[in-house]
Amino acid sequence: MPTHYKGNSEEIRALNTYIKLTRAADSFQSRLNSHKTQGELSPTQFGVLEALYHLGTMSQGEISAKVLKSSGNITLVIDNLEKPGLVRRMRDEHDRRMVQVVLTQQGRELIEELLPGHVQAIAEEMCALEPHEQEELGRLCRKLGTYQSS
Amino acid sequence: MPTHYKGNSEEIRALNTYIKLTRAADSFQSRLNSHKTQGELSPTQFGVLEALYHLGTMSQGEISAKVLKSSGNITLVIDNLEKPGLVRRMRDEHDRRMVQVVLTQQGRELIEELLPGHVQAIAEEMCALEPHEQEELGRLCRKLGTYQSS
DNA sequence: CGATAATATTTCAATATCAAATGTTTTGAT
DNA sequence: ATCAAAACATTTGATATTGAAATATTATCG
Repeated sequence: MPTHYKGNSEEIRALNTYIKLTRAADSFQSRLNSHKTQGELSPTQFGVLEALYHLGTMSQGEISAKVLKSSGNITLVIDNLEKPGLVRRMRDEHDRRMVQVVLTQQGRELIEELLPGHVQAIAEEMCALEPHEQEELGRLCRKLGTYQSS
Repeated sequence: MPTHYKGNSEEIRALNTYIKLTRAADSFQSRLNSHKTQGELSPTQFGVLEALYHLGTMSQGEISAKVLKSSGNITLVIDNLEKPGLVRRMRDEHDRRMVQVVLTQQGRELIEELLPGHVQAIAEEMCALEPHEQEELGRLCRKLGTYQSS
């Protein structure tokens, strides 16, 4: 389903690539969600818990940068993770502007319980591509994702 | 920034590809938004207007499928496009369950005004990749995006 | 013909999301 | 040392988003 836009060939190529990239990411995410491997957690909550699990205690600002969401959003997400006791807020001793967020034992157990199924679901959906295609897709995405224009 | 997950090599490859794909799509979208080429429109509103412009009048269900959002969401988005008179709802005569959404003259003029700058911004950000890389990324995304598992 | 199934939209509750404004705390320049 | 600027988190207000349940219409089939 290519674009109908009438522009020069460079624009048309870029637009078609953009559309396919967006649709691939969206549909992959939606297929992944249908596996129900994230328990009661929202995608962002899951991402935050996963980041804390793999990278250890972080400030909210670091979490924000890691999961690519606004700081205001992270405040709310941490609120909602704190309620059921999955994480705990701790004011930083050395720099009292910051709040360090630590994974509780409950949070750790939950993410350890969910992660294997989640990774397996990703692997299943990624079967659409051969191993070398996955590598190439990753390389191109990485190149595109880290580009700094202007 | 590879994963720290300890799984088999197939899982690790899939997970890394997934992370890169997601981050590329997210960061591309956020860079694109910073160009402010969508006027007052939210990304979804823009997408709906664009779809109506290129594909013509559609029912809400068709729009939902086209822009990959839930039907409940589309109801709200159409509400918000109808308020400033960019689209108009028309109950389908032959099947009164459906609502056809038509682009108004105002909506058409708005999207025609915004589209060139938007496409140009996409082309600029896509410069991170060589033409043949864009083609390859598009091919892989398409293959992944249309995959039916299970 | 009429009950039931299928389809389309809407409503609802909960969370997500951002940008802008606000309040603390820290840093850096003089 | 002081004070302006920067950095960080939170709040606020608006819209987006989803999934599930409710509603309305149409299609199917015994």
